[in-house]
Formats: sequence, structure tokens, C-alpha cells
Amino acid sequence: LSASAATSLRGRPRERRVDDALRQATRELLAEVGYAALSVEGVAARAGVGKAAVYRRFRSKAELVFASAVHGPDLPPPRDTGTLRGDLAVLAEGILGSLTTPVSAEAVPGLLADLAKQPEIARRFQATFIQHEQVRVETILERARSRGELRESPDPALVHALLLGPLFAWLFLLRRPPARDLGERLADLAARALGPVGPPPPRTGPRTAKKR
Amino acid sequence: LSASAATSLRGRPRERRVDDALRQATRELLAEVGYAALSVEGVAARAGVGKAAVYRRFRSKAELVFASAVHGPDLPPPRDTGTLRGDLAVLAEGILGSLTTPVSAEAVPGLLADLAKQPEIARRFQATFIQHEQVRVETILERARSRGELRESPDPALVHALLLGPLFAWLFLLRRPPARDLGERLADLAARALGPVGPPPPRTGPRTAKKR
Amino acid sequence: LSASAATSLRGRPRERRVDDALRQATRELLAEVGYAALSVEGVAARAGVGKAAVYRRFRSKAELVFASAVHGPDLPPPRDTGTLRGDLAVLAEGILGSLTTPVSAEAVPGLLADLAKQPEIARRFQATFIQHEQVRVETILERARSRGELRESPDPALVHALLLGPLFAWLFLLRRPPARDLGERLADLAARALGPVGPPPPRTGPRTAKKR
Amino acid sequence: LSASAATSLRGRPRERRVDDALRQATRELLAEVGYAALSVEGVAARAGVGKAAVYRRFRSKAELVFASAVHGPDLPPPRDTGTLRGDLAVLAEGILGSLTTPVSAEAVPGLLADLAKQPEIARRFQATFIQHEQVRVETILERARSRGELRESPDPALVHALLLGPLFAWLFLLRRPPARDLGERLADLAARALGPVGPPPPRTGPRTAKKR
DNA sequence: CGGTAATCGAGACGGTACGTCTAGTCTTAAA
DNA sequence: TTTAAGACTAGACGTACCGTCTCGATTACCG
Repeated sequence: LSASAATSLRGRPRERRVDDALRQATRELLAEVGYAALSVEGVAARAGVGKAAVYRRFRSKAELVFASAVHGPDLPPPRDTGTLRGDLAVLAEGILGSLTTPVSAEAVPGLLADLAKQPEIARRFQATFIQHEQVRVETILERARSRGELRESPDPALVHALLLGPLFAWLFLLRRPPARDLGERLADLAARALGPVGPPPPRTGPRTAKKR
Repeated sequence: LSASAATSLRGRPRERRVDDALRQATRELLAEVGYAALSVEGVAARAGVGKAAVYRRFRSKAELVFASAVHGPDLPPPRDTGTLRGDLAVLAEGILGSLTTPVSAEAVPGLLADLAKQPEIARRFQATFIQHEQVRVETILERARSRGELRESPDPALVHALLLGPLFAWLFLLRRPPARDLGERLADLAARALGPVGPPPPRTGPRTAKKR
Repeated sequence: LSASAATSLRGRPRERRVDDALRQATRELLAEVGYAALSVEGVAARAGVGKAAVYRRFRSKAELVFASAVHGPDLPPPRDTGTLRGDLAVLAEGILGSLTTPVSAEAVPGLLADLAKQPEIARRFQATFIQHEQVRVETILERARSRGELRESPDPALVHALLLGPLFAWLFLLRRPPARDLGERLADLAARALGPVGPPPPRTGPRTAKKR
Repeated sequence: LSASAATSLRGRPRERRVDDALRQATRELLAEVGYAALSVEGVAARAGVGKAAVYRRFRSKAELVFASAVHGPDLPPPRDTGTLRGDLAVLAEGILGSLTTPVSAEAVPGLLADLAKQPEIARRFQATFIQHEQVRVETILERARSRGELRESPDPALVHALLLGPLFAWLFLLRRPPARDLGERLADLAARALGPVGPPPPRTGPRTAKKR
């Protein structure tokens, strides 16, 4: 998740100070004015840095913001709470937390829009953010299966969407303030939805009688 | 949902032709070049219309796109399929459909980003798009309760997020192609999460103590 | 100098009130904001009149201003003061006066610029403003010749330029404030320049006491 | 007279090529379409330059045209012809020449109009164009006095107006084509107006006490 | 130690879109 | 046919960024 371009060994080395100042300035400006109103010129000025120093590190504004605002795979591995529901709750709270920092809150929608047109950034976003969470989902599902809570592991992507999606929708589509226990409630619903998969143990007739 | 400004009765009336041409041009360009690369100048030119005619109707690019790309409350009331799961499936397929038109697919992320900084548009978005779907959710939940499928109605916003969120996440965050039965599968999961599933699963561990 | 377009006899007759309000509003705005910042919309609004009513009377902004700001041939015929120098002084003071009203002062440079590109208006300007003054010059020269002050009449256009030019230059090129006796001083110089052409006129009367 | 902004020593220096291309394009377009129809966008396009490069150098269209069209103080010092009349003729021909280039002819009236509302440009116009010519007038008057052609030096501004004014009026107010010897004729008249003509006219009364 | 090479801040470069403004024309309903 | 009101096309205005490039001045490593 560090900067980007191939760092040659020859010539004057990059200054760490510049990297830090850029990250800092980007985060500040994101929180202050939001993604759309954030300009590379503004970031460079705030960081006391030339524009070239920015573009030497990031190919575009989207990359700059992405690298500065999105946390990397620095989360601890998912804690084992003993139940699927508990594991999912921990994960959901983590996702919720990373979506509600002042920085993320401003950056996410704009970043998403840029992703739509910059496949390269989109790929990195997948690899850094999405993929990493999905691995955690897989781990959790695996555990649940070995506990006997699940008969067969569902598609991890679907489960991921089942947690991430409603959180995102709540915050950015419905634009509701995040309730304290939102993550837990969604984890609860998700666990319930995944519950015993397939036709309730052998013998249970056609899926028709869903009634009650 | 129509254009915007108070339609005065005096003076030359707005030309319908212009409204139509603008909507048409906007949709075409959205599908062709996407939201970011769409320019008001381009839309006006394609529509054979002066820029002033655009800004007389829409305060910004976001308003223009919103009004042109987002379907209004022109959906039929939710069909009663006889089961909660069925009703949700119909709704989910509808949402999925409206998110996967060539126009929406391009417009949604950009629109979302603009929403973040333009409260006025955000309000309209809520009223037009979100609110209307939420009413449908309420209707469906009401029906389910009168059928006895649900004991108590959950928060419609939460249920809405439970359907809309995963669909959105699947398409725009995970960037996966929409499977044919995606809506149905999510409706299935949602129904399962909301109510007791079929015959209570025999003995599947501590599903009892559900929070809240 | 009245308005312009062919006034049909059929249909509703034009309202005098509109003509007056337009003239009035144009003069006010000229004095307030100057020629460049004066807009037809502004004039119409100030006059409480529709834009169409303006363009029904004047083909362009230049025509509007020209008709509203430039005095017509409403000057009395040049008074005979008894000397060429005196006659020229009266004329020069008249020209100076017409160039230094608040309205003219603002209108003249802008009008001049538009004249450069609108031959039609330029023609009317010649006919209304220039020609009329030139006739006065001719009259004055004729008188001087019959008095014996001049041997032969010089080109009236040149004499006109000799009076009008320096006044214009003083005001609009050098941008100096008009001295009280500027007209008189220039008339003095002009009379002197025209004076006895070639060898001093044989024995001609009272050219003596030119002093003040 | 050069461009404008303080030329900082830091950062990338301005490109000479851009300055030249802008001046060139402005002059071409002035001659082709005139002042009113000249647009900054057009100039930039013709010069193969971004609009920003123009506005980095000139605050407005008026400044651009002024800097491109008006000759600087690059005239040689006024040649001494031996007589006041001769000196004035040289000067008048020079002024006439500078007012009748294709570029000036188109630029002057428009520039004059813009001067009326932009005091900053007006000031520069004074300093560059007017003042410089006035110094030449002073030189000429001084010479004439030391020759004994003039008893006392009149106001140089008035003399300047006496030459420049009629030329301007002839060209832009009366809109007459410039005669070959126009400058000389005006210089003749001016010399006559200023001083005793030729051999002091025998006995023509008290021409001595000339006013002021 | 002197050269090579990449860095630094600064800011100009070509492009492009923005949202505003005005000109002059056209269209409505009412008079 | 006029009126007031205001929509219409067309296009310039001056501002703001983007991402690239260029300047002179550092600052490391390499030979």
C-alpha cells in the first residue's frame, strides 16, 4: 500500500518527510472540504511540496486519495468469538468503523466514482480493500463450518456483500447516522440468513411451505 | 421529478422539445462516455440546445444527470406474490434492474459522489428514489405481518438496506457481474433473516439468544 | 432622430410611454454604469418594458444608445458674433458641452467602438451628428469670407476636425478635465491658423484686438 | 510595455515563444476581424496556446490588445528639421502612421472604449502612448523657442491635442480616408496657430499679447 | 572527490469544463 | 399589432484544475 512508482536506487532518494506531509495534507483536506473540492494543487500547497512531487508518487488524484485515506491490510486477523454471529459482528463493526472515520466518510463516494473510470485503481482497490476483507469472511465461514453451524460454506463474496452492502447503503445511500449497534444488528441478520442452509434437514418437504 | 424551477405562467413557456432532447442526450452520453466525462457543454451540443437552456432547468450537472437518469416513482405498486420471500424477490429484481441499465450503471457512482456535497440534490434523491422504494418495503412488510409471516415489523429502512445494500455492493464495490438470480438469492436470505425459517431447524446450536 | 422602424398604421399603436421610459432608462444607466456594462436587458427592466419592445424600436444596443444619448439637430443656428474667432468659440463651446454631459461622457467611447463595426449606425451618426455640425462650420466660414476675414474657404471638414478633434483628444485620449475656457482657446488657435492665408489680407478690418 | 506580472525567478520561466505567438495572433486577428469580434479564446487557439497562458500574462482582453497592438516608445527622437513647422509635420506624419496601420485602425476605437472603464489600462495607455508623444512635443517646442520662432512655450498637452485630435477626428469620427499630406497640412495649421507666421506680418496689429 | 542521476519547490504549459452573462430572436396570453 | 414576460440559440467571459514539463538548486551514491 506504500506509494507506487518503481523506486530507483540511483540519484537522490525520496524524502520521507514529503510522503508524510502529503498523506497528512490529503487527510486534512478530505475531512475539511471533501473529495470533489480537493485539488492536487491544494494538497501540494498545504503539504509545502511541489506538484511534481505528488505526481512522482501517485499517478492521479484518485491514487493519492486512495493511498492516503484507505487503511491498508493492517487489521488484526478476525478474532474467534466462538459463534458465527459473534465473528460476523466483530467484522461488521470493523467495517463500520473504517467507513465512518471523518476521512473515509468524505473520500468513499468520490473514490468510488473515480474507480468507475480508472480500472487500474479499481484493481488496486479490490486487491487492497475488498480482497482482504473477503479473506476474513472466508476464515469466519470456515470456522463456522468446522463448528457445525453451517452445513456448507456459501459464496464468501455474497456474505461479504451481505455485511458490507447494508452498511454502505445505510451510510451513503439512505444517509442515516450510524447507530451504535448497527454492525451487530446486521451481523445478527446475516447469521440468521445463513443459518442452516438448504432444506431443513433431510426429510423436509418442498421449499414451498415457507409459511411461518 | 420534473425539471425544477417554478413554472411561471407568464412569458414564453418552456419548450417540451428541449426537455426531451436534453434527457435523451444526457442518457446517450452517460451510456457512451460515463458520468465523469459527461459535460454540460457536450449535452447541450448533442441536444442541439444552448447552454443557457440547460442551466435554466438544472442548477448543476448533478441535477441534470439525476433528473435524466433516475427513474421516477413510475413503478407499479409491488405485486403480491403470496409470500414475503416472493414479494422481496420481486422488489429485489426491480432494484437490480434499475441499477443495471446502461444509463444507471454509469451514472450511479458519479451521482453518489456529487450527492455527498450537494445537500439539495441529496434531499431530492432521498425523496425520489429512496423514499419511494421504502414505501414499497413497508407495504411488503405489512402484508407479511397480516399473513402471519412476521411477528413484528422490523425497521423498513433496515430491510431496505438489506436488499439494496448487497445489490449495490455486488455491482459497484465488488464489481461483480450481476448473476441472473442474484435478486432472488438475496431476497431469500433477507426473508430468512427476518422471520423464522420453515420448521424451526432441529437443534442447530445456540441460535436462541438473539440480540435485541 | 426619432426611433426607427417603419411604423405601421394598423394594429395597436406604439405607446409613447414606452419610448420615453426607454430613453430615460438608457440615459440613467449610461451615467450610472457606462456603455460597456449597459445591457439591453437592464434597460428594459429599468424601463419596465419587455425586451421585444426595445428591439421593435432599435436594431441594436448601439442604435438604442445612439438615439437616447446623442442630441439631435436641435441646436439653434450658429449665432453671428461678428468675428470668425467669436463664431468658432460659440461652436466649440457647444461641442464641448455636448461631449461633457454625464451621458455623453460615458456613451461616446463605446459608441465609437460599435460604430467601427456597424456601418449602418455609422452612417446615421454621420448624418445626425457630424453632418449637422459641419453645416454650421460652413455657415461660419461663409460669414467670415463675406466679412473679408478669409480669402478663400478652407475645407469645412478640416476645420471641423480642427475644433472637434482637439476637444475629443483632450477629453478622451489625454483624459484631462475640461477647462472652463477650453473651447475658446481652441477657437482662438483655429482662427489664428485659418487667419490670413498667405500674405496678410490687404487692409482688412478688425483683426487687431484679438486679445482675450 | 512588456507583458505584465512580476517575473518571479523561481519556477519554470515563461516561454518567449508563447509571448511572441500571442502578440502575433492578436495582431493578425485584429486585422482580420477587428476588436469587437476578437476573442481571447480565438487568440489562444490561433497562437496554439492555452487560455491560461493568456490570462497569466494579461488581465483582460483590453490588456492583451493594448500590449500587442500599441507600439511602445520605440520611435526615434524627433528629427530636427530646422523649423517648428517642419518638426511638427514629422511628428504628425508619425502619429498618422501609427493610427493607420491595419492593426491600429481596428484596435483603437475598441481600446478607447475599454479605457473608459478600466483605469489601470488607461493609466498604462497614458504612460506608454500619450506621455511619450507629449515629451516629443515638448522637445519640439523647446527647439522652436530657442530658435526664436516662439516667444513662450504653450502648454504641450494643448499642442499635442492640436495635432493628435484632428488626425483622430478625421479618421475615426469623420471617417475620412487619410490624405497623403494630411499630417503636413495639420502641422502647417498648428504652426500658424502657435506663432507669428513666416515673416512677421507687416503691421497686423498687436498680435503680441497672446493669451496665456 | 567529482560526476551522475534522481530529487526538491515552484510554477508555466496545453487542455478542457465550469457556471455566468449578454445579444438578438421568438413565442406566449392579454389588451 | 402592440404589450410584458421570458425562453430560445449562440458563444465569450474569466476561473479553476488536471496531469505534464521545465527551471535552478539539492542531495545522495558511484566510480
